[in-house]
Amino acid sequence: MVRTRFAPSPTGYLHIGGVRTALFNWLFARQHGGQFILRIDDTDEQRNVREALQPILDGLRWLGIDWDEGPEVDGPYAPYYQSLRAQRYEAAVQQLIATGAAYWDYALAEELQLERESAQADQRSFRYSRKWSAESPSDRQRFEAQGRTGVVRLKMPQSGKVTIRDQIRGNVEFDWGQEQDHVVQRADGTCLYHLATVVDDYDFQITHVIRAEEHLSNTPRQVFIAQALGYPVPEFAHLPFVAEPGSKTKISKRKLQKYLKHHDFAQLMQHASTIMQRLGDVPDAESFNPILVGFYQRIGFLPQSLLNYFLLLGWSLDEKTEFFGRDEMIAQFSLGRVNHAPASFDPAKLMSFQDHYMRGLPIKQKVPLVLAYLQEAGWVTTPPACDVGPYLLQVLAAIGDRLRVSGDILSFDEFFVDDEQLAVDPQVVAKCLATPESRAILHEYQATLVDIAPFDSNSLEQHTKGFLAARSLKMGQLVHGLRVAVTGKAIGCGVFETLAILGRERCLRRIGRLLEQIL
RNA sequence: GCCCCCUUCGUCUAGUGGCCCAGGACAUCGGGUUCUCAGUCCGAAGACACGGGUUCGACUCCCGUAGGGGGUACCA
Repeated sequence: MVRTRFAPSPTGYLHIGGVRTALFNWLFARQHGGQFILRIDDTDEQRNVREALQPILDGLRWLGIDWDEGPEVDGPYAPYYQSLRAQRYEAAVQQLIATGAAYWDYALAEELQLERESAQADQRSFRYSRKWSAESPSDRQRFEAQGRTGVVRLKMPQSGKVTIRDQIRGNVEFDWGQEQDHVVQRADGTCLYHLATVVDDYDFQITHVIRAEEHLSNTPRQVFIAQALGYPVPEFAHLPFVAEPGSKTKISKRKLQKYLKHHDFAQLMQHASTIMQRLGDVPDAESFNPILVGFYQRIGFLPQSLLNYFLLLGWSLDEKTEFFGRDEMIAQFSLGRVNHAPASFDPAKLMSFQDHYMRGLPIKQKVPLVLAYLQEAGWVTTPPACDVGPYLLQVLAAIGDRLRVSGDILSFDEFFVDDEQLAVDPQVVAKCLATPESRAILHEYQATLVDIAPFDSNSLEQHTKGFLAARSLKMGQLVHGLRVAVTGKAIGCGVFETLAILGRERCLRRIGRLLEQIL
């Protein structure tokens, strides 16, 4: 039975590197009919775990990455929080000491520092001399009488080699002699990550440890701990990093400001800010950023777009397949085809997946997505009136591919605000209705709108063509002024569709109002 | 310093010795189409880090160099 896990720290954010790791673990488990476990690495107890965990759980759920065991679902090995498992770690430390795989150590920080510096000076790798290690209880008493406090260190082998079998990188060899006697238990009695992770992976029966490459160098000590404790060593797979845009450095949530200088990043951010402004929401600069999943959720990305993009960040099936639905991903994924080199995050490419999936989404399914934004903006009541559904269907049909994320609906205010409240761009008016002729054409055209029946896109187009032909005018001489009159903007949906949706009364009022203003 | 990992178009990648004067996608740039925009169609430009081997033949194998990244914590 395959069991994989994702072990986030409750930081309050789910960032894209983490999601990619979670996704690969999840895919691997699902593909093998196994289980995917969520474990919370909350050894840093300062923060409010519950609160900081919620965005992470929400993000994973939104993406459809479901877990079989972990927070909110529990499971046979609960609790799944490291902070609640201290006793298990303590027992493991005792076992390590009992079998001679670890020892109490009383070195002072400055004593260690001296050894480290002298190693540096000799250009050899540092290894602790074990000079202050306690062999017996009486040694411990002696050191403690000197006022020293003890930690527990691993008694690592000093020679020989260890081979880590990695499903992505093959065999990786390390010299035991290079390894440190790492601390596994602090002076205050708490345990360190390497010990905790090994114990947890064993207790939770994890078979495949799929994690980021940064842990590869740490694997020997974890193998040592597992073996010393008599645990089977799991399979490992170390994923390449998700790197910064335009760089190979591991992406970090601490450098948000720096990424905003990246062109495509800035553009996405701009797009998102526009939506947030229309919602009247001022997002927190720290948490509203394209490296965090919540960002995409907030502005109306489709989970499928993110999933597909992350899948291809370090993995590919072949030379041409790009689009994978959930089931296809699960069926096709393989650790063997994971890339070895870091993959840098490209917001523009992510956006192109979003375009693709949004374009493919049936209009009916877009209705509830955009409705949520319209209600939040206060343009549609909650609950919506019964004619809103059909109306939105019409509007969305007219908008077509112009809707890239659900929040973009807010840039089509012309369909939702009252005639008096419609914002009209004066620059566009100045440009499109600059000449008396252009105003005269619009005025004349307005009068003809009264007779058109039915007032639909087709009739409007036919009528307009006739109107223009009779006067030897071209389409361009009318439409731009017409569009700004009814929408307030220079760009938008097809003008006849727009007129039809708005209906005769609103069109006449808006055109009349604008002509009054500028004449 | 020491150890480990990595290196194909700007980006994600295909490529497991001849099918590759390197294929696809995104982005870019031209052009067609449309009432604007979005879209769509057609086209262009663009890469094997470098140096040595091995071989009839190397992007592919070996060695080295350079560059990038990670680890080396009483962080995770």
